[in-house]
Amino acid sequence: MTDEQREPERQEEEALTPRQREILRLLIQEYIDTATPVGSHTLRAIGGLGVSSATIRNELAVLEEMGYLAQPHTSAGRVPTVKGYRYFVERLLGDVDLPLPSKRMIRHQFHQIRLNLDQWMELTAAVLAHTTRAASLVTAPHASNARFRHIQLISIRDTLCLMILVLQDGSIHQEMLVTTEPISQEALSQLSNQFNALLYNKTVQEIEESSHPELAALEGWRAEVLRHALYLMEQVDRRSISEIHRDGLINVLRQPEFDDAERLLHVLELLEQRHLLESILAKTLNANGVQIIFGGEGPYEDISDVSLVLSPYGVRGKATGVLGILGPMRMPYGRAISAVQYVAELMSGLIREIYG
Amino acid sequence: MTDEQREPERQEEEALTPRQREILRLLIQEYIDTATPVGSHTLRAIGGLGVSSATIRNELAVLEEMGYLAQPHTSAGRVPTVKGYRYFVERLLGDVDLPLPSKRMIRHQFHQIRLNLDQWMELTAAVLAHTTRAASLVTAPHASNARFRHIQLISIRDTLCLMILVLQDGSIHQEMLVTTEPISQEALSQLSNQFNALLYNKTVQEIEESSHPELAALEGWRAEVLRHALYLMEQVDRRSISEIHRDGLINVLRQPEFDDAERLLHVLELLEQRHLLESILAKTLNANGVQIIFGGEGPYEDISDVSLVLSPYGVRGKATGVLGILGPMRMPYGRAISAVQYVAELMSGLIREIYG
DNA sequence: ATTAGCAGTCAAGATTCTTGAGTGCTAAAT
DNA sequence: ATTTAGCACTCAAGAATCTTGACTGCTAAT
Repeated sequence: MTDEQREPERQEEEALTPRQREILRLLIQEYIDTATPVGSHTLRAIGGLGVSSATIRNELAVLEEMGYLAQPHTSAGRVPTVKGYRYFVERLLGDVDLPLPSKRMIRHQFHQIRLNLDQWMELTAAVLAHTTRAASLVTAPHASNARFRHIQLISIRDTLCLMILVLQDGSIHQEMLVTTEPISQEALSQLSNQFNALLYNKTVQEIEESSHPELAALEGWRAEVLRHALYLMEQVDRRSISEIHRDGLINVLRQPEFDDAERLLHVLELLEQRHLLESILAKTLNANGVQIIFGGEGPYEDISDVSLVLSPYGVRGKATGVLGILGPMRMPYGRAISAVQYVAELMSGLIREIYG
Repeated sequence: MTDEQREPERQEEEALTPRQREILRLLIQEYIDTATPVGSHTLRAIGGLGVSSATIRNELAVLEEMGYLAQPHTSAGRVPTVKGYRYFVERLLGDVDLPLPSKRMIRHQFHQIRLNLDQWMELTAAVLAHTTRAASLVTAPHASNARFRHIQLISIRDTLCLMILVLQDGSIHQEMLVTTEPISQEALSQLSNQFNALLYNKTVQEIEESSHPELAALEGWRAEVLRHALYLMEQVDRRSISEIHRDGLINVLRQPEFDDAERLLHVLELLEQRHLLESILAKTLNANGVQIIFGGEGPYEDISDVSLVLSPYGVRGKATGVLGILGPMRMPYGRAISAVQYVAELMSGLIREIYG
């Protein structure tokens, strides 16, 4: 879509030597652990690469030249750039899998809980936040095309009724309706039943196109109810992302890179703004597998210093959602990716069980 | 209840002279505006009290002696203590009323919106946060004794059904039920209807005591459904505070008193912990009118530097909730109190309209 | 009782010093 | 052609010191 993916063939850029890759790998790992710039000495002390610090220095200079590393200032060690992180994640990380005990613990928690969607979301957010020590984001499963499942009209007062609309993806929507004339509960129930019979499993479009005689014949408040229900369904269709559940914010904000109140607030603002977050999550919704978004580049300029590990979940076409984490760019990607992947699989399984 | 309210008659503590009260009032107002300790000079410059700074100094010393003021350090101006704030709010603030334009704006926003409980909560939170420039807290209206209104069982799959339970206070609760044998939608609908007829407007207790023959005769999955519904209602009864809606966190965290990442995180943690917040809000639920809670004293030791302005709303016995704000202790109390009061009245009106 | 005046205090900001981790470069060694 | 040891150089961060100015409390005069 964007031409970012395919820049004018910079393929020629010399590949890294095995030693350079190893140095890059060690450096990033160390930096992720310690949060301090890593120098040639430390690197020599850590690792199995049997060369002197001077050699490492030379290699570091090359890696910096190529844009994988940066120096905060002349007399400091090196720090990975976004390009460095990306290379690390894509080429150096290898296949990671969540440790078995963690998996077991997660599974266990999921089996404990009562079958309640909201509680699920919360649990998922909590589990993700806990296992990755980052902030988690989870959206509820959601069908791209709302299909009617059930409507219920409940009289609250003579001219006021509560409309409860259940869709195929299991989401429940409610709204109060005011009528000009008093309506009895019997009339409401009757209309509910009529709708339940006529609209079952239909999308907004299908309902509008079908122009069923019984529907066309509706008048007054009955027509009004139908209009409202359709309007609600349209609204649901429009929002590709439903409510976002979060957890573990503090995990991220405690990281040393945010010891400055300024930056801390910046991240916080980011998470409070639904807009930005929604648009990011929406992109992942149609992706395959785990996606990693690094802040600070291209379209994500304003979310510097953080990155997101996201994955879609659910059953394509039935009910899908996005879940993942947001953490400092200096993040244990291995664990993060495997955790997100695992939880996404689990959730997909549950969704399949229910809606499959 | 606690004996805090009635300490061993310290009434004898000399009352403040009018000048002292005026000085205290001016100082607190100035401090609220500027967030810097206020000295005798500034105080002289501001106010209509026609005395020299030296005199003011003497009075300040007295006020400090009595515990209304404190000095961050010897060569700084004075800052109000909690006792000072309390005196200010209770005795010096006078009757405050929200400016008419603000009232009109708020009313306007409330009339714009569609009749949807969740949206109401969000709007209320947003309005409060906006008019007070603090963080807002709003709980959904909630009856202290859950009364059954409507149940709906919807088949999801042969052995899985969705139970939707609507209570008299308008709250909707959902849960999935797994059955051992496959159940048809007809059977589910039939049971729903049966329950709707039998349980209407009853509390858990009433249902359990009535021991209606039709209910006692239920067996297998039907009994299971009833058990689940009652369990859900019990759970609702147990939680006196439903979900808490928040908004405007950033408003508070931007205040100069939180320019330190340490304190900032402390407040944030406070708001993330549901427990503490819930217990505080629950206390207000049964209070009359606006309550002000100052952090740092007695039971609120760990919430230093912030205070809350809270008010219950709703119809006693039918559906009640709590709304209010949390801000720095250095808060424009006049505006805050009047805004909370006004919004609480508005909400009560709406609730009355619906459930009255 | 109030006020002017003065000596004293102390946080906060500016300035300087010190330290040490880390670099780049060069020349010798492999 | 690499690699390595060694050395001079750099610079952020922390400690130490100085300066400033907004306060106070006290005393003596009004």
